[in-house]
Amino acid sequence: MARRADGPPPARRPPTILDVASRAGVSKSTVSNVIRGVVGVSEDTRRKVESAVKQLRYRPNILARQLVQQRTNILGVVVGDLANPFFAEMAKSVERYAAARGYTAMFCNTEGDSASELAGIELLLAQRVAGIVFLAFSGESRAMRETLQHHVPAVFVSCHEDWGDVVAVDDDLGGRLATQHLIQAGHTRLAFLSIPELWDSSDLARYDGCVDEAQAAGATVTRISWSPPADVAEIDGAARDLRYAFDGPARVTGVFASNDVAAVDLMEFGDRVGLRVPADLSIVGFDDVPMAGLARIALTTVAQPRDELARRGIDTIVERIEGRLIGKPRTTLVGVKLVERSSTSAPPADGFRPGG
Amino acid sequence: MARRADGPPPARRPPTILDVASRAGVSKSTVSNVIRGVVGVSEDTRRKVESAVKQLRYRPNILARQLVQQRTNILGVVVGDLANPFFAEMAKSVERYAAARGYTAMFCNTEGDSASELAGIELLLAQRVAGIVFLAFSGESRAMRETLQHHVPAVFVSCHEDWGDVVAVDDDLGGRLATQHLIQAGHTRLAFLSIPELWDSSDLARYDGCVDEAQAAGATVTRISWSPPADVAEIDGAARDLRYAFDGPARVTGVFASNDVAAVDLMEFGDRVGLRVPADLSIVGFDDVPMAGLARIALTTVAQPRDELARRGIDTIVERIEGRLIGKPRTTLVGVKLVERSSTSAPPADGFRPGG
DNA sequence: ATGAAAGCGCTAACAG
DNA sequence: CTGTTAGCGCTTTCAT
Repeated sequence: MARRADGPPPARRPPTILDVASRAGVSKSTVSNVIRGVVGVSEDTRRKVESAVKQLRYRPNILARQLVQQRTNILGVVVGDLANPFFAEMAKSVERYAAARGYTAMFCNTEGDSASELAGIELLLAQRVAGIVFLAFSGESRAMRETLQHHVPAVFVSCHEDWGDVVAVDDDLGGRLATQHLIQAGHTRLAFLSIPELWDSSDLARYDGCVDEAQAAGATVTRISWSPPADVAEIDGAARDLRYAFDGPARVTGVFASNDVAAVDLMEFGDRVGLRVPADLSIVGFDDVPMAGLARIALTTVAQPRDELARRGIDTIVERIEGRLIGKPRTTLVGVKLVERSSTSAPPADGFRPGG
Repeated sequence: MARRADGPPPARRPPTILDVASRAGVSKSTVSNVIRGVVGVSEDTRRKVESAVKQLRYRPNILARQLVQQRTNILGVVVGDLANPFFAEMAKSVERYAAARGYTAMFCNTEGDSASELAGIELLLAQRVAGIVFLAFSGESRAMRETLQHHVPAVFVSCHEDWGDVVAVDDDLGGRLATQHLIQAGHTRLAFLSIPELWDSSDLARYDGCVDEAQAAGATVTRISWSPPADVAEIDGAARDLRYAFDGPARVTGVFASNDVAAVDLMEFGDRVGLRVPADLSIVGFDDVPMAGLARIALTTVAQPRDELARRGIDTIVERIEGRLIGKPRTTLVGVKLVERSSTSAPPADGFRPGG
């Protein structure tokens, strides 16, 4: 069927600003002004342009805009492990808040591997992201730090680095809360469990808080580094069967896991080897992922306000990008609280044999 | 007039191809040729250029390249819900395979809401993505379909649309497998459970498979649509307390949930209201998310080969983008299999009261 | 084998 | 208030 002679062009290629300009009978700058909403365009021309835009179904070419402005509206987001519910939830929130501020999130999953972290950041930088949100940072590369510092603003959410803005919980306090809970329940032989792939500065702070609190109460803290679902782990620096930590008269009866995934994995380990939780072993996690609230898991854990972290993180980096925040890195701390469920109780009576 | 006609680079802003050219004493075309690895550059000049690149730490400006080439190397990925472990795992795999093919993934979380799905796709299109991978698609907008069809290739992974390439499992078969399992265990009053926010064409196929199989065996299928953790649900079209379905002489004893998240939520519901799984109620899920394998969950489910889906999905769209695959949409089906765990058993004896 | 030149579509001074 | 003009940094013919 024939079209009207003066109808929209057959639209082989998308219309450019020039098409709109000639259609509206103005110059392309005027079209640009209308599109960007700058003040000082007569109501009359504005209408003409808008009508032309509509008729041609014109949409500005972001690529061209980005090239001339020398920056994108893309935010790079470095995620430790998307399969970890904590990161998945954070990623969701971050994307939502970024969108609300007019930015698009581009994720980059590092799997805790600092080589792919580096590669991912290179990619982000190559895409000319306006800023980078670290949801996890191994912090291994000094060269990267220098590169980043000169290129784009960075915000560390739920992790810590001294050369960028930080939005996080008080991890040390979280560690203390978890430890206090275990101690108050009567435990004296504790362990701190972490997963090497996810280890970062936050874990360290949680560990420190745990140790401080334990020492103040005369309790011991065994350090366990474990990659589930392996049978072996590094226990106080030595590779051993993980069961070793929970066996014998000096066995640990209370574990503070530096994140819920580790905690749930340990629970699973207990289920498999016949360690009852909490009868034989009390476990406290960190993060409060949705799964922790399931009746069958019922993990006592330290809750991070994920949504608030994401919102403040985005607020911070957007302010930094748009120049409203200048000067030294800013640290924003948000609250943590202990959520008591059923993975913790008093330790078994002395001499009691696990699984008995 | 050239911006920096000659002299050393002012070093404030990143070096351009012109800086490299003058440093190496060649033209910018030559630099471009070296960078893109085109054949027919003398070994000598190549070395000179490469050395200049290294000295200046030059890195091509992707934005400029994209502008002239009229396309990016960004792949848009539409995700139903990142907080759903199935999508999180898929997102991870998709990102990895995309990176392996030289593409960067840009995710867009829809929360099952077709308005934000539309908004997300607009954003993706505005970023001039080279293609879109749908990990979920509500498929509500006809206008969108037309827009997309003319703009970028699309591949539907683990979901179905007839106007783009599809890489998915045989959902109908999956539904049959789950249903057969329940029937063989002795169940005759079944239910199909889905979550309205996640409902899509895959769910429909799973439902059809379930109904077909049930009818062949003379079993009934109650249809339940539930938004956890609500107390009410839509049961065979009527809003009722969810417990209603599992109560009385005609109660359902076996549920096929169209995804594991729904299955686990139902399990949780059962735990809260005193319905024992599998004694009172057998549950089969779909997806086989990592959580399903936990001893405390032990969900019998239909496993999707996530990694294979992701790999083939990326393969397909990359071939489409790069012009090696042309013509009508292609459908690739990959296998499913039932994973038996402990959420299913024979139904309770007739007259047996749930929770008794 | 290399260089010159013409844009890609847009923004941002600066004139008028 | 609107138009003119000069690029953003790169790829890509087309000459040489």
